[in-house]
Amino acid sequence: MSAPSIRARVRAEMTEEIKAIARRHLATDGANLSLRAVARDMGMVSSALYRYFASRDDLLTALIIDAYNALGTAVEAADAAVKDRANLRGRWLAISHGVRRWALANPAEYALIFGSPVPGYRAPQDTIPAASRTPSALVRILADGVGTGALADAYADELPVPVRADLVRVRDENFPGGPEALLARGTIGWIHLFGAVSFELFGQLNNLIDARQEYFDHQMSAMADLIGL
Amino acid sequence: MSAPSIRARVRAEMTEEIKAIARRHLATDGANLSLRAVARDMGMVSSALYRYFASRDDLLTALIIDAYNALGTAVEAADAAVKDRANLRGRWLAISHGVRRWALANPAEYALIFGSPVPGYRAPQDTIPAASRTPSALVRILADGVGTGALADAYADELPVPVRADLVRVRDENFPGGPEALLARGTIGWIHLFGAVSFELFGQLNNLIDARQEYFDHQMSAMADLIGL
DNA sequence: CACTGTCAAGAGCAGTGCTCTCGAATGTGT
DNA sequence: ACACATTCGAGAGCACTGCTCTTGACAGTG
Repeated sequence: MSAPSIRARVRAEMTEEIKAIARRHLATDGANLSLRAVARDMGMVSSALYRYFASRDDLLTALIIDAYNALGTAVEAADAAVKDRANLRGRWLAISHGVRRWALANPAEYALIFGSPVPGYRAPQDTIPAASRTPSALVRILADGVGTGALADAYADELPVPVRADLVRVRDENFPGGPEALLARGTIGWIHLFGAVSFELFGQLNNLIDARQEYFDHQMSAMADLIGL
Repeated sequence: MSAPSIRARVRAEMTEEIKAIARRHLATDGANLSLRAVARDMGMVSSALYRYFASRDDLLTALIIDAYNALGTAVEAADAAVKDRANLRGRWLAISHGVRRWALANPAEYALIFGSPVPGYRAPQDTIPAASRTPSALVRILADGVGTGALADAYADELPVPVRADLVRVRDENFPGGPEALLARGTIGWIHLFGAVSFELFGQLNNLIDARQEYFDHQMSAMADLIGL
């Protein structure tokens, strides 16, 4: 058991190689991934793929989890690169640009997780931990700001009762002791971040904005102001 | 020519019926629309459909244009329903909720135009006029505010040079005489509007926010504050 | 009446996801 | 070391897809 049996190892390698090839196909052909084409590139027959993934959806799920994790890693690295941990605004901008940079470098994988959901596909619960890495990084900024008292101005917003109820629940799970009003501002920034990246990536900015990076930075600065960073 | 020849009329009716059935399939099966299934529902054979649409992409393009127009109509109706034309904030909220309402009622069509782009598909220029109806309605709010001087506070923002250049171009085409800084705030609201709707519709709010409408209204109010409405 | 353009149907091609069966290779327990 | 069990890849096959091409029937016009 210590050596996970040669078979298990070669199986893991095969699984990784299938995902790698599938990712390549994803980048060129978009979301309509062809199992047969992947199998062809692997030099085997399509039915053999089913030894590794029970269905095409299973392969997609694996790719989705990998994508969430890759994004999460990029985000955490961008955050960690800001030396002055008290520079909350700098960390927010670093994470924002980190998300955008990853999305531009991996547009197909971004579309996979933030684009329109695949029709029959139902995302399993397995994706949740990987998916929550990015929001967690953002919450950490807020939490640090609460710790130092730097964000105290944002505590007093009035919130509609049902919104407050939702945020209290979210707060208790992810941000114990944090003020809901601050969390409300944070989620607005969070949504705008991905809204802006999606808008750019999905072509909604075509023929409108050319200075993409500067425009993005401008938006994220406005969100930083709104949050109070 | 006055009577467009019975043939042309029945052809137009057929085209509309095909689109209607395709829309129905879109709602249940998502974006991977099957020509054969549509043909089956029409009681004819798949090849016959090619008399009306040169390809599946052509059918999708027609549906996309229809969707943009349907959204545009909904938005314009929502705006027009606000009697007090000087109530800019009310018009902004009316349009926002109009977009969300239309999206929730027609999720597949919304995904078609604002979701991840279909891989091989390249949107033709024909979609542009229909697509710009919603942004135009938003710009009209700003223009009305400029006319009455109600938005003068938002004129003085500093903008990065390339962003200002882009916005000057957009301004000259759609908003003659409007201040770029105001346009900058408006686009932020515009992007956030669709970012919020996409987030909700594409399932990113699952297990997080239950009070969807109140939460949406809260966001749009925050954007109204940001724009200065 | 004849001609021309339009239409639906059918066969067929290359591709898809997926299932099942069948040898062969590999691992494990005795 | 032998026998059993498991795993694997290949192949055939099913039902489906978008799309093309040909064929025969029909309608509108000169």
